[in-house]
Amino acid sequence: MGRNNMVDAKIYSVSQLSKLADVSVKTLHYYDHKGLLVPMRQPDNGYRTYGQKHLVILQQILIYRALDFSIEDIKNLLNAKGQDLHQVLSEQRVMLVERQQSISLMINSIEATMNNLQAKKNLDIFFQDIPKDKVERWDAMTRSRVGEEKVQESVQNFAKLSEEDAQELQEESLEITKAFAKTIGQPIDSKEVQELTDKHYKSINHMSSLIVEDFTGISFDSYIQMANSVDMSEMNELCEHYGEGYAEHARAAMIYYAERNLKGNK
Amino acid sequence: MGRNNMVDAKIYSVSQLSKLADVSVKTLHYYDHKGLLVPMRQPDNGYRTYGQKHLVILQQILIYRALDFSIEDIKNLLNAKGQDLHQVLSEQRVMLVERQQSISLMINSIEATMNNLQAKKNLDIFFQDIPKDKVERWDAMTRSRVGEEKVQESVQNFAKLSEEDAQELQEESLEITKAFAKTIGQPIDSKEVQELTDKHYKSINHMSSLIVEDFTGISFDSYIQMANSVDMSEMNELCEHYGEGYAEHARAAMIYYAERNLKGNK
DNA sequence: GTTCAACTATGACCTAGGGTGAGAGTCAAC
DNA sequence: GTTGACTCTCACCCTAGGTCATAGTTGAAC
Repeated sequence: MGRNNMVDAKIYSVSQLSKLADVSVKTLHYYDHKGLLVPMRQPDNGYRTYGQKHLVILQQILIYRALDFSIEDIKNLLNAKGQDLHQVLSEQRVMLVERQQSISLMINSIEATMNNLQAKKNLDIFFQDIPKDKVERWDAMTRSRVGEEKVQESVQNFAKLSEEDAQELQEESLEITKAFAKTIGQPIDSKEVQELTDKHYKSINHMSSLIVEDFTGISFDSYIQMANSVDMSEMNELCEHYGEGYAEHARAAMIYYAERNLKGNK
Repeated sequence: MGRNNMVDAKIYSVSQLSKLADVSVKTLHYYDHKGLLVPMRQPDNGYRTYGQKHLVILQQILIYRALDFSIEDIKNLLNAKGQDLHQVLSEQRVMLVERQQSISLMINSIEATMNNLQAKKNLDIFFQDIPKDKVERWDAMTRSRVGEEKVQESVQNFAKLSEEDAQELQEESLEITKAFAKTIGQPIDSKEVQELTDKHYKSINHMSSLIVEDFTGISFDSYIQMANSVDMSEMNELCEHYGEGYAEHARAAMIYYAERNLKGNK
């Protein structure tokens, strides 16, 4: 072992104080350098020597440092008394409250970003079998037609889906869509078309129930609206990917279905 | 005026981009230096040249910077995709939440310190005409007798007083105390003594009403307890400052008063 | 052509709170 | 006398840039 321990005398060397207060030696040097905690010196070798008084000041410094005061501020605080101290603390409090608010904003912003990311992933899963350029055109057109706010709302909802759910829904939907594409040309009141439309209706309900809490079912009006939007310009292009005339066929089948089965819903 | 404006070409000089994105020129130099946003260079003079692509990246950088990411982290983020990005954002969110919690602790700590400060000021006002050494002895003894927790509780209450209130209360109390000191030796059931005791009771009620919300009045039991504590060792010494035998005289007068006027209170 | 204002570049040094390492001196124990 | 623990000072490194100095370039006005 090294040095004398100086058991009784309440005098500390740099390393002793360092261990006692859990501060690095370099930090003590630094505080000395900055005039924040200037120790005595041994005349013979120039070693730093701290007394009980220094320990108390150091504790104070550490408290202020934990409160995020700068070295310069701490120096003033240690000299300040009464009125002054109250003033400084009050200002510091205001600063901290402001920081807290700005961090709140950051957290909100990060959460929004994460939501967007998740929604984008889910959308990618949804449209995985449609060429990217078509999806991008559809995306741009939709954004400009319904406005960013509405899009953001949908995005937030879409982000609620887990990737597994998204995958499952996509498969379900793709299956129905492909089967439906084969019925293009058949009369919309045929048993096969209406059965597929029923599957489609139930599939959309399933998806909605995963997104909206306390979902009770898609109403007549909503389904009619969806039917019409299928044949609108940007959606139309996506649908036609599965077959010529898909959009119009689907619109007609959906409206027929709604008139027969959803009248009076909600 | 300075340079060519290059109206059509979507190419920016350092200062143009600087103004456009509200970033200092030096920051752009720095981002170049750090490899975060490396512009093209004009071959003839070595001037930095930014394109539309750089502007987009810069916006990204600024968003991340606002979210308190470090330059190194931002560099990784700009390269990261999907899973990675989600991971990093999530970690950053955790960091921010932790920071927020630690700031909460700091704010609590500052508020406690400010309270202590205010309480100390009020106590100084209260005991302004009593020698400091006596007050200090009383303080130390009380702390060791009733324990730090109880003392802290009282301190928190005391801090609720404004300095003006404290000053007013001190004057009121001092007046009564001095008048009361003159009655030492008189019978405790004399009219003068009991009138002063009544004033004292009302004064204490006044003070309590300033500290405790919905204060309804000091009960018989409380007042008896106060009377007895006046004659206890550490309080005794403070009282004797105003005259020999003060404590015992006050105790007796208070108990007599309570028996006569406060029986059945609360 | 000259001069001026505006712009550009690089480099050096500064911040707070130290970290890390070099090189040298000091102390006590074996 | 060697070892290990400790000390000192000096000097360079980090972040995210800010500030200042010096010098080169450009375009416009005179």
